[in-house]
Amino acid sequence: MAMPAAMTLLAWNRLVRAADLANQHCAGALRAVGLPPPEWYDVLLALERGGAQRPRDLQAALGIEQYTLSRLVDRMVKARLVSRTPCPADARGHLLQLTIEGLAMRAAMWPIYAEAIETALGARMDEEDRAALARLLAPLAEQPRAEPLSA
Amino acid sequence: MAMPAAMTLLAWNRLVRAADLANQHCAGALRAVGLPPPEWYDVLLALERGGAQRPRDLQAALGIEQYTLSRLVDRMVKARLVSRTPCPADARGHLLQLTIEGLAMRAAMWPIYAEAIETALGARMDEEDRAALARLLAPLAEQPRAEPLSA
DNA sequence: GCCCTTTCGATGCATCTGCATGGAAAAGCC
DNA sequence: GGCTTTTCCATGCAGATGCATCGAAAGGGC
Repeated sequence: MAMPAAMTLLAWNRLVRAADLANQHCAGALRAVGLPPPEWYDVLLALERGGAQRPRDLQAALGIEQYTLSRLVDRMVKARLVSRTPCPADARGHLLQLTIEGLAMRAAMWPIYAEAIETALGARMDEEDRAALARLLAPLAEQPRAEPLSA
Repeated sequence: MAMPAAMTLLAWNRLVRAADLANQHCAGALRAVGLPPPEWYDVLLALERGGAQRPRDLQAALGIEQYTLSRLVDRMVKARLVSRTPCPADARGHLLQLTIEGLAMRAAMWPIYAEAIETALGARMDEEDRAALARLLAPLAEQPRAEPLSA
């Protein structure tokens, strides 16, 4: 396998660093006003958009580990933002349902989160560059397909 | 503050996801062959390039939290990859020095790490796009300057 | 010199994460 | 039906992280 070109390494370093800085900025903004971290937002949004759903589906949608979601949901249930209700179709699982408080929390988080994203990303590049960035990152943001078998 | 444009959100989502996937890929590749995680590599490389240095300087160079580095170094010292020696100029601190094993470890990690980067990034976009990506990410990969005071 | 403030680095504690595993229900097979 | 395999989700345990704080040394003013 070829070693990475210099430009690949530069892009790599910047990618990791940019994402990390931006993430920290957002997490910090939410924390600073006493709101839960971004991953809670993702769950709340997914449940609001997709309706009540099973952990397995939510996990796939969010792209996180099974045990990560399991415990994340634990905390959110404890915080009354999400409820677990029995799943009629499969007694192993259950449905995750947004509570009223969860709905309100999503709404409360959005302005803060949005402003943080705008500060970290939107305000630092023009529309053309944002579009170019989104386009370039598209292939990297997908799950890698399985390696095609070589003959 | 303006809410983010749709393109900002798309770029944001892809940025976070792309960095996360790529990171996982690299960490997994190293772990799969029994090597330490990428952040160890960063420390080893910084010490190799910059020579023995103090935690404070290393921390700034790596852009991580003070306590994160403190404990990371703890583990690496325990693994004999790094040694702490008294600092002649400042008795509060000490110098972090790469050991022979640390040097060897950096060399051992590089092929694996490099191949992972190549797979995750280099092989998925052409040279032109890599350059464009690096350019677009440049402003995001810098520490945000302090907000200029408004009049 | 002395005192006060700042910087350096480590650490107690609570929380979070990753890995491996567990138990229970469902699906497939005969 | 009965049996094995697979899927679903939780959890014990060890390790990592974040936050606040601490002790020690350095720096600054006098």
